[in-house]
Amino acid sequence: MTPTCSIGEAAKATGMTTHTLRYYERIGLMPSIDREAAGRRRYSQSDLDFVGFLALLRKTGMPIREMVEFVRLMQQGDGSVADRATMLERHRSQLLVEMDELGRFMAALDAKIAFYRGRERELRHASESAGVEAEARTSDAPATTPV
Amino acid sequence: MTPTCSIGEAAKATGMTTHTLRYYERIGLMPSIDREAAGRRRYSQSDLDFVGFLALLRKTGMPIREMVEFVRLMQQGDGSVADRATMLERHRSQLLVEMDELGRFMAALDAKIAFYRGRERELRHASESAGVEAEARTSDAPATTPV
DNA sequence: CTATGACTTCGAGTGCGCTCTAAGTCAAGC
DNA sequence: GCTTGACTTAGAGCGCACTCGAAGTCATAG
Repeated sequence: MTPTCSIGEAAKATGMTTHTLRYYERIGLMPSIDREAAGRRRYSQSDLDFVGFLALLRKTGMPIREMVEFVRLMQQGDGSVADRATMLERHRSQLLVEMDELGRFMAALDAKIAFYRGRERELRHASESAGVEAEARTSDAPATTPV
Repeated sequence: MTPTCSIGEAAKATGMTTHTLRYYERIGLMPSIDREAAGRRRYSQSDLDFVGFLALLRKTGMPIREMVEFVRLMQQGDGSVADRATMLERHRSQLLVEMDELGRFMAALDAKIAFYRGRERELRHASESAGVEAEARTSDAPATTPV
């Protein structure tokens, strides 16, 4: 009664490739996908949801081996709930650090872009006001600050 | 007169390994490091600054091949300033998208953690109020919502 | 003078996360 | 019945960004 789908449909639904879905299964990230009589995989809705969860962990930078460990804990049942929550929280705090860093990198990048736009204006102005020779002249000094 | 340093000191100063500094040089990211008589590299302050800039690009997810392209543009001189600014701006906007995504992933992760902490409380409560048999009982139903 | 150790080059190796190939099975449409 | 095409497996291959090893050179300390 609960609708299931083939690996191809699951791939479309989750944005993964069939290769990746099989790969996740064989490394232990998706231990128990049902099979039809002929041996083909049938993905249930909760399987698809779980793929989504795995994608969330991956996109936030969790290494595959940690994800495997998490799934291993899941298979141990309720006794590991606290451990799993702890894992997620540790991951969360790492993610927070990375987002923080990215914020600072963004500021540095903005400064660099502003510098470049400034030089662009400078060069445009020089060539307009003094002609081609002036442009050639400005090619020296500022080029020594290429960083 | 301007102080320079060895590759080992440069590595310490920039947080890279000497291996990585040589690697960056041979793939074209640091085209012109001075050498002393015996052939050893001497890093100037602006070299170190430039390594910092490369680190910024890498940590914000720019692929090496794009960084190489950027450096190639630098070597073309002032004529490529606009192109370089454009590259940086494109990179900036990608970074913005990724930071945005991370924000949404963070929210999803928080929801998952809240769910886990809720289950933890649930389990603790069940075992405290009704004893071991109740704990065994709760091991079934919620375990079918493992995502 | 010798020994240490930081440096040099070139090329091979590593770890990660897929990604693809080859050879074969099976179900559904014509 | 035949073809098409999605599926199956095991295992190899790939792209990225380093990372390391081997063999040799050289400068400084003892």
